[in-house]
Amino acid sequence: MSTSTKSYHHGDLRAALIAAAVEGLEAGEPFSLRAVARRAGVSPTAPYRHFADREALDSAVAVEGFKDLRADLEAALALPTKLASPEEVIGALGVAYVGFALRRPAVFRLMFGNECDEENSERVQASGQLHEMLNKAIERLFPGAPTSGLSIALWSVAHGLAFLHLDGKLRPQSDDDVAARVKSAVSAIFALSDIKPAR
Amino acid sequence: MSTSTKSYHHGDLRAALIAAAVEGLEAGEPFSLRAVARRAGVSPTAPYRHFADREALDSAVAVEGFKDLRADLEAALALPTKLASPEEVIGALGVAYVGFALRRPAVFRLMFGNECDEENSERVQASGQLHEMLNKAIERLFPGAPTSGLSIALWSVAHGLAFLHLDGKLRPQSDDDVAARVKSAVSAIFALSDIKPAR
DNA sequence: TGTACATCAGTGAACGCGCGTTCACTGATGTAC
DNA sequence: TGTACATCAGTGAACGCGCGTTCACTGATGTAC
Repeated sequence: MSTSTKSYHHGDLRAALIAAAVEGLEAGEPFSLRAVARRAGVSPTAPYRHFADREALDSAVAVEGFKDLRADLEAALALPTKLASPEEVIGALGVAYVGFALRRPAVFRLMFGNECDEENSERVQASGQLHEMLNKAIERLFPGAPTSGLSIALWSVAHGLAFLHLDGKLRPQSDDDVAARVKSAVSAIFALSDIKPAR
Repeated sequence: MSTSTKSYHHGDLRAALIAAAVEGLEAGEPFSLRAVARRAGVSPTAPYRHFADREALDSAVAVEGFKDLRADLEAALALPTKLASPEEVIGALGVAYVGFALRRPAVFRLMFGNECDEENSERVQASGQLHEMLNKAIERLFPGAPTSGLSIALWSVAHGLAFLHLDGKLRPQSDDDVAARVKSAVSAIFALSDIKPAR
């Protein structure tokens, strides 16, 4: 993933550090400034030229992750174009969301499992953009209906499924099983108000 | 929280350590063997008399947390007794679940945000019992219906709401607002299949 | 086009920190006679 | 009831580790003349 010409002055060390951080996370290594620098082939203090401190690098990686996740979700939305029911669209979104989490667990954890440093506006903004994107998608599926509660609820389903799987609180599964599970959760929810309650 | 008589030999250091760990977590301190021992007023190596290693203490704390969470949920189930609709019952469960997470964030994170060590059977079992309890509750609410997908879906909603709030991915809220939000998410889901979809 | 110099990206040694864990130990407890 | 002794819970010094961050530095780059 060496993107730039290998001149002495690195070229784009900032980007290279973020890339190295992502690589490291995906390789299951613990996240630290020093480890990232090591992986980027650079001295432990070089990152300080580009990031104020460890937290700043951490945030930059999270922002990158949010960008990727949004791209995945946009792609899932783009696929079925016309003849998909809301349930199918939401199912596809959910599968994409959980898929991202399972494919890149450490990045996902870094993006979320983390008391958010409200200070870093870029990071807050990135998660805000994700939220907005979801809102828009739900609004498009249910025009005219009040959707703010709904979109939070559906985001939560996907988010909860992602973390429950990630943390092994649901039986471990093959990837296809997970997709099936997500779809089944979505359809259970869509069917909810048709079920006859007890008594 | 010193439970036992303060004889020299501690009496029940094991329990005291778990209690100290919970206290420390709730005070926002980072979790470490040494910190827990310090808080319990005991040498850094004393815990090794009762726990094989750091991981074992960690798991014991998680097990304790699962017990507490289950108790909270049982209490929420017990309250409305008869004349509550499924939506109300599920809303109450959700509020209890998210409330636990927000009241004791660090414990909640320790219980969940964590690749589960499959080895520790006590811990796996504790989360399994939680899952089962939720299954039973949903089955009772919707007898005869196929509920396995539904109970996962509803657990996910609560779990996702909990973490999204915990991680500041939804606007910060007063406690009451959170309860309202949980209820609104639940009712949005209950209303889902009544909404007319686009096109 | 060639030299002088300011800039600035990356270096490497060093710091102090808290951590998990080991080890040989000490001293209170409780049991056998 | 009293003594001898094994057990075992807690001690405290010590280890090696990786971490984040500082500091004075070096050497490549690019600009001014």
